[in-house]
Amino acid sequence: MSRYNVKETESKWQAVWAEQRCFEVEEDPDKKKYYVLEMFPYPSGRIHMGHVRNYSLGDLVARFRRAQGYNVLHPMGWDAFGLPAENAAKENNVHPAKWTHANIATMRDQLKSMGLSYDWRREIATCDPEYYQHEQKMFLDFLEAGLVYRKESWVNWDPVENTVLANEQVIDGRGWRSSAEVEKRKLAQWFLKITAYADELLSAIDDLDRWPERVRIMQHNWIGKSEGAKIAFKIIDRDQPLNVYTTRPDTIFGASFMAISANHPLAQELAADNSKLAEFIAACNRMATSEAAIETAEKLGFDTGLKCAHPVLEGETLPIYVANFVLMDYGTGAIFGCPAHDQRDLDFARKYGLPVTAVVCPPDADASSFRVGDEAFTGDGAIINSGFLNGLSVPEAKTAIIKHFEDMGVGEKQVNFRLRDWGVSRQRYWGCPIPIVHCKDCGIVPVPAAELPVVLPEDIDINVAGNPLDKHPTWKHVNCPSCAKPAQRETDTFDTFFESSWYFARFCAPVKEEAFTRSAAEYWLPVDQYIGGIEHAVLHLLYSRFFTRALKECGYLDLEEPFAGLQTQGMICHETYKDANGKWLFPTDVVIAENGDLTDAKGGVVTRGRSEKMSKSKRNVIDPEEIIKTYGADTARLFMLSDSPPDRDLDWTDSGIEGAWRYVNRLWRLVSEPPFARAETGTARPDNVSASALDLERLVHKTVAAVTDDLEKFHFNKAVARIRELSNAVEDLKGSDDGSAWALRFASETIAIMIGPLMPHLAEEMWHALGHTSLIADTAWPSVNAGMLIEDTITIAVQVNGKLRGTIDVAKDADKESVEQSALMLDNVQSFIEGKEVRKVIIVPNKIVNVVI
RNA sequence: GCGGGUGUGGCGGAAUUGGUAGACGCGCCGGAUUCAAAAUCCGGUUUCUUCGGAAGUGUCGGUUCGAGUCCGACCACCCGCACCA
Repeated sequence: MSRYNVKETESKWQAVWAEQRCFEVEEDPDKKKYYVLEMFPYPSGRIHMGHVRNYSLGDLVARFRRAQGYNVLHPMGWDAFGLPAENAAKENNVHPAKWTHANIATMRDQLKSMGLSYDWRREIATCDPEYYQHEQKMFLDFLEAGLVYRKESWVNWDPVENTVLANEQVIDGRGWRSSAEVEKRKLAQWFLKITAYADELLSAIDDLDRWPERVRIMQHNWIGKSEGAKIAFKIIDRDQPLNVYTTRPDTIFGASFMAISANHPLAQELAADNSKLAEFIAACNRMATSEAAIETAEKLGFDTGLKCAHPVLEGETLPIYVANFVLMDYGTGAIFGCPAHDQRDLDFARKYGLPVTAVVCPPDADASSFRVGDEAFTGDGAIINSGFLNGLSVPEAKTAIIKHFEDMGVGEKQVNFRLRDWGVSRQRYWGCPIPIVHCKDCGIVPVPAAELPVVLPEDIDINVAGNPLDKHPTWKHVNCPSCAKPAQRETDTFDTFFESSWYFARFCAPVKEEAFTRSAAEYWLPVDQYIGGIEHAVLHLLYSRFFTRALKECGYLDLEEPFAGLQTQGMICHETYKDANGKWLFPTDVVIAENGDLTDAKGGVVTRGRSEKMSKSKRNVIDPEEIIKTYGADTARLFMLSDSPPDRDLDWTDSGIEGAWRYVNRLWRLVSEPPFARAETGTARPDNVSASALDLERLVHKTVAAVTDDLEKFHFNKAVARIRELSNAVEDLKGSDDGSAWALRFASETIAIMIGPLMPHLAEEMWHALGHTSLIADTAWPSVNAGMLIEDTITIAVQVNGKLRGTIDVAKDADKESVEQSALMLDNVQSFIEGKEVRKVIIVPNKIVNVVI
């Protein structure tokens, strides 16, 4: 038996594709374009199964669309800046650049062994100055367009390492390396005005109809639009008013206190000569770092002694508290508290003995007796206890009171967003330098475009505390571009989301002189199909959407949305094991006894955990390279595509990969093994074909129609099932030489073409074995003869009272009388209706008969 | 707490507008081949059954000739956000 020789075959076809430059593309106005993009990887060292799944999905789409005649752009590159390189540098004493480039080399080879249809000429690495110089220019353009500003902002500061920590590096309020308690520090940082596009980014979500609903909702919530009012409260004996934001101005008559954030300027000011308040503020800031604390946190407040005048109740005053539940980041950092209609305000009021006055009466309650207990009433109802608002509904009262505030000149309608501006400064070495010079005399001076790129210095000491760029002996010392006096470079680098916010455009034309050629970008963009992990559902996708708009504003592009279609993929999971001490074990170290008992090598008790996302720490990782070496890329790809729909989690199993491998060999035997009564290459369809051959021919057309539809809809698991059905039918027929030779060839060739996007190497090998000298990669997707899809006879179900009692074969579109007759004649139907009256017979043409008794 | 998703055999999963539930695969069982094993091939595989059938898509109820699919009320698990005023 000829076993499929994976290694030789796969590398052979990879070489052919490369040599014939099958996947190198150019803009071609005469062809319909299709841009397929998988989220580019961070070069962490080696590819993992998540990559294999991602790129198998993308390659399938790319090859399928190519076969359909599209001009397909399918590029690959590296998201190469980032913290892991710096960590590796510290641990292994290797320069981040060297580490990154070595990883890229390894991973590129691994990807190439998968036989992916990339145009490798377009490969980019974001750590290359040829790449990042363009984003430095973009930043300067954004600055000029007013989309960039600088302001003081809080960062996580590790006092032991003397460095800024990313949020992910803060674990339970402590630095992940030093375990030191993290402090909040204020640093001047650069921000991109994403909030300027908040409304547009929100409303445009409606048009992203090829995005998963889930992602759209997440983006929607992240932007978090709310409508309310801004109201200025007069502070007694002070000139400056206290501005609050509220979505419930209708409850103003129920206000009983004011609360401001611990970081509110007023609180800071008062703390200057009130040590108890300062202490309280410090306690609030400590608590904010721990998420668990927030969940259970008690409402705490500190009475400042100041009071506000009630804006509509003459003579009433409202005490001002500093409260731990008011966020400086949202609204104005100050609120008025209406305890009856907000749960937090109610908790707070009960704790500090503040009045609780209901001003909205629930529809089913009595206005004179309604009182709020432990639960605030947040629904709609009639306004009460509110002077001129009484009797109005909540929405009516909102409109009325806002009008009133406007007339008084103390308030107005306001829209608020949860979305914050994007802070892009990172106090890191391994990132793109921010092209700014700080001059004592001139202030902030952009680096002139002619002097770009600002290149990272190579000779750094990665082990210094703090930012190595800042500690570099010479790099930051330059002359001011404006006045030529000694000045200093900005030593912060960009957030790495900066690079991934425009790489899709760079792929369209990665030329030296500019970020991308405008005509090329406008030909290829938007990306028709973007594929990647759900973990990027918010930030990366939102930043890219913003960036594209910002690029438009600066004249780079005429485009708003970068990704027309999006697919998110599920995680790769694998079984987990723990020993008696709760330590994770490698599955290979677990011994399974015949009775199913699990032990480790030393006979200790082992428990099987649930299937979890593959991760090094859980010791349940399978290395794709091993799998590809043993079974080949096609087998791995088939396994990834077979059973689970792409957006669901996929369980890795040994038997699953074995099953895929079996099918690869089965397909190979289909074309390689005699006896096979198959017609010669190029044989025309004979006029007379046998009945079984005609059935097979019909099945081929049916399968092509179904598979095409499945592939277009991302139902890859169903497409695989269809192809398997067809190949099973071919196997059933292949021994019988009854004039089906042509149909067998037709079916085999069609299978070879259809598996092209799924198992490209095997497809070429089959095609070749079938006597072709051309490539599947250049072969058009099969077309469907619609006439072949119409069946002459149809099997329809016969029910009695809705229960299946048999089936009948009738001619397509047979008249109702004859269908009813043959249905009623069924023995099994007869036995059920015998002696009973047939009340009704329901006939749905070509589908079902239901006899009602 | 708010928002979203998912519940179908031992497992992954299929089932056009309501119209033959369990496609395809994994696993398992039986058989063939083999000195033996691997590989391969053939057959079976929702459950119960008095072998006539009966029950069955998380639970309870409803609409319908007919419900996995539609409606109402719940339950469980998963994901996202979370003191957002």
